[in-house]
Amino acid sequence: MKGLVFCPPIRFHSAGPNSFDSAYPMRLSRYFLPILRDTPKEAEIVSHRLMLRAGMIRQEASGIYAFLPLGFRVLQKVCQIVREEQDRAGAIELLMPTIQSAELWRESGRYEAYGKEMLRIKDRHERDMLYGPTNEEMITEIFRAYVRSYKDLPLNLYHVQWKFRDEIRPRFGLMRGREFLMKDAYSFDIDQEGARHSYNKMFVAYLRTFARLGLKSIPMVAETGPIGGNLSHEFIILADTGESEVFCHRDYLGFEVPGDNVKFDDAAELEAIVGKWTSLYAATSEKHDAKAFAALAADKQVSARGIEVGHIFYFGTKYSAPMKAVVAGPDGTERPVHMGSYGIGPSRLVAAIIEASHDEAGIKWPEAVAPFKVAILNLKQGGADTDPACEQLYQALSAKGVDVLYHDLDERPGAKFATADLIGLPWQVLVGPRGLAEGKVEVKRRSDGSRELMSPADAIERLAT
RNA sequence: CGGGGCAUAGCGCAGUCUGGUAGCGCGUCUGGUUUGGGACCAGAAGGUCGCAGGUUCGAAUCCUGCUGCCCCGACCA
Repeated sequence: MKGLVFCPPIRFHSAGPNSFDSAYPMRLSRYFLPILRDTPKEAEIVSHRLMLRAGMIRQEASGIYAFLPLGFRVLQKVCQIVREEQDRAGAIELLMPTIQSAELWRESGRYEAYGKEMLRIKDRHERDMLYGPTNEEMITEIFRAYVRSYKDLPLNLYHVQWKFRDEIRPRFGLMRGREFLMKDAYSFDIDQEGARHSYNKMFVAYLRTFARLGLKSIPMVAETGPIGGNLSHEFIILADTGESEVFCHRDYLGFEVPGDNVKFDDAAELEAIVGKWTSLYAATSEKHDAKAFAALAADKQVSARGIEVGHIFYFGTKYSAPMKAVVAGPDGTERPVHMGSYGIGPSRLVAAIIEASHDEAGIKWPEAVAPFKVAILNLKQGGADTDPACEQLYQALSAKGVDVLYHDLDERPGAKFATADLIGLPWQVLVGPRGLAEGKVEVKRRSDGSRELMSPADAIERLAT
């Protein structure tokens, strides 16, 4: 806010798994972190409350939010993980526009079908345009413009872009906004069998993505809604404050998530994984079968609340047929491609992660998405011993590539503790005169509140790994 | 879209019934004392009371219209 200390490295995704190793440290005195002490009255659910209080977001209109620096960092980290797992599964990133022409949607028949949820606008020439609620039509248009042969398949294209759905009633902050960020992927295959494999790739990628975000997700049989199709799963995470009622077999909670050695091109291997993850009962209230659920052993029945964080569909030729996205098969005859689409809402995920991980004092970020890994709290700003000790920690951790936020404001210790707990960085290093007198700092873990006294050198060692 | 509610300083609120030109707490700024769980003292800044009309000598307050936002329900990543 008061000028950049240095230019942080621009971080393109797809730079490989270590692309986040570059340090991006910050001193609070130079940062823009508008913490609120009181909860704005409009915020009802905990994630909304905490995001406003922690200075992560600001509402600009009903269901429309600006991401402030702290919130933006989390959003970027979520997107980064989403992208890495999409890339790993063989999807290819591109970027489509937010504004679309109504023409495309008339081709698929959805311009009329979509209803008032679609934000319709006119340009200066009175042409019908719309702010995209999804991109099946557009990706199909792109596909049909270039792809003619089965030899170019399978293909999975994805992008991460803002979407707009004019919800009847936006609520719960980012959880049900009208504008939201979405990763949507679209797969193209020559036949249903290929499409099934593509579907399974995304299924496994989703399991991995949510696990890396620190979430336990459970795939559940789902309604297909306006996207259409007949094969669909919602990925649900359990959280007390979740919007929907869900029912599942307890064993899902202990299932092992596929490792990063999964061979995505091995159809049989993926089919086995997906088979396992769909073998037990799991359904949202819309698809709930009370009898089937009751048949489970009592100690295996989990009835809980959940948040939908991802949704995958196979819908065959629903768009390719009317829009004439056809490819020639080995026999030379043309046929419409089989498609699927696969969505994840990163902006909703930010809220969902908070719903799943917080306490009375504030957020508890999983390390993978924390806006910073470490907070250094100088408990006596201006102290002859605390200032240099903090400075050294800050420099050393930065040099080792640790995202660190140095709380260097002239505030009382209590206020710093409250701020640190609120913004929920995984680690706090408490540097005060009391500890330094014995050559120690205190390392506190936010997730369980545990603390440990150690030398600054040990603290650096501990936090840099 | 139906039902309820709110709109006064950055945030949380009082004042509206009973009209007389705006107040409290937190935050912000200045100076000082403080410093291991949201410190204290002194001083200061900050508001066309959501907007537009109307009634009145006079409107945050009464009347009319509009807008925005929140909550409950049906829809959704």
